[in-house]
Amino acid sequence: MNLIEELSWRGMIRDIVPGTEEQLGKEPTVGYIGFDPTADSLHIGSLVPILLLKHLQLAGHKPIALIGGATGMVGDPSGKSEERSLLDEDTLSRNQTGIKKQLEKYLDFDPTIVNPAELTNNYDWFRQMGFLEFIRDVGKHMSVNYMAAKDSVKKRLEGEAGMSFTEFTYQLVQGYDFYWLFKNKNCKLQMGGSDQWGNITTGAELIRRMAGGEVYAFTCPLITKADGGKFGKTEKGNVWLDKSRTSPYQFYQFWLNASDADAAQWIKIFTFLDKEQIDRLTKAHLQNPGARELQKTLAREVTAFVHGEQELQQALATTEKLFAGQAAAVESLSEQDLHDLEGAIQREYPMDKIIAGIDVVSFLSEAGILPSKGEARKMIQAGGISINKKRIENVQYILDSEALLHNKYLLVQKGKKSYFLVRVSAKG
RNA sequence: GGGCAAGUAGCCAAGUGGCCAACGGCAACAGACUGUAAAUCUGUCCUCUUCGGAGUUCGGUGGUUCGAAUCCAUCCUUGCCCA
Repeated sequence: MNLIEELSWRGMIRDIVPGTEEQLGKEPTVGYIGFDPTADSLHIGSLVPILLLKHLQLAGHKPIALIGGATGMVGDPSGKSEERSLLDEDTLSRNQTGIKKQLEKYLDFDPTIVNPAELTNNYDWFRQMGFLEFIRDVGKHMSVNYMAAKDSVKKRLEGEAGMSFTEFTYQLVQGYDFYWLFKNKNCKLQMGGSDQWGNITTGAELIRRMAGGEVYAFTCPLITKADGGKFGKTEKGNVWLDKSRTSPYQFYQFWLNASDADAAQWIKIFTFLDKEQIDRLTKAHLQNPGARELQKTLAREVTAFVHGEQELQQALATTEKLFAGQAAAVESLSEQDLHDLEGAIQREYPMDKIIAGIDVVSFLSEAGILPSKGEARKMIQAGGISINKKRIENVQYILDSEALLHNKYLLVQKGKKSYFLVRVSAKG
């Protein structure tokens, strides 16, 4: 199976420039994807482009990850109804460093292999370029009519928000990236999310006009949820690849909680399991959906890819302790078990208050489990709080040292899935 | 610079002097049902609260009025048209 066939059955190809498959079959090709430095960590939305690069590399081609240091200063209008705020240079450079570190984990940069991955930053070639130079050498080649016909532009012109000149220019700036990489790195392929299609074709057009070169591209559909919700969000916000932001346990839980429809889709995209394995899993899942083999495999595979085998084992262990023994009493959790609840959200609470006895409402807000007493009260009334796996029925409930597990822990649940481990200690 | 229109809670969107913390929808959170699914139903959803209330909102500021999201002035932002 060649790269395009492989990506096709996985559902990772949406638009493709004719001739792309032939080009990839003809010679090892250099391909790139751009990453936005809008945050100092990548989130699971960026996992798809990373995987595209990974697949490219596995197929023997050379991947380039481009960090949009320059384009990040401008802001891509694609798929956005409003102009976004500009980031300052400090933030951008901090973000770039963070992203770079993460990408290095997933792609093979080893210079001794034939197709090592490479990292570039378009700020490097835009930094010294002046405005006049750009409009004369690049802008001259592209008609406004062509640019205005792009979806991203058209929508905004028709809509109410309008569009600044800066945003309008974006596609040219990104297009020039492609041109630069074509010229300097012999890069003939660009990939990206389907929202990038317009920008990508502008780049290809630019290369045709400025250099007479022929380049190729394909895009991946945007990842969605079957219920139409946003992909990659939980009640705690974005799911990040950085474990200090989203613990491996939370990361694992995110995938485990995928709905049946989503899991079937996602397992093809986010894992490297082959068609046969996935077909088998899907079939097994149909027969016994309650076992959630699909979700479990998906969660295991992705967590292992992103965080490594060791972190995965931790996440599995924590999951086991918190969920497997739904029926088992909390008392069955050993001190070590609680101590090792790696990914669960940890909180501290002073011992003397517990010894003196404290009402749950104050406790929940002071321990930072809920933002205020009012909210804590509402949540208890709604039946959403359990401590040590026993639901708190009464707002007046008083917590004292009786409740402590192993004399120092409290296991608080908000809802069914959010666990907090509170360490009670005699801190000063 | 001139003319017109618009700016309401995370988003969309009603409301055009008191009955407004502001209809409705989406999103979100919790409960029931389940499989730590989906769909459905129920509750919450500006902030704080001793659950009796208290405080701060309708682009900004200033005014009219017993009383303003609603009227007036002015400023800002955005769109459309003209120069």
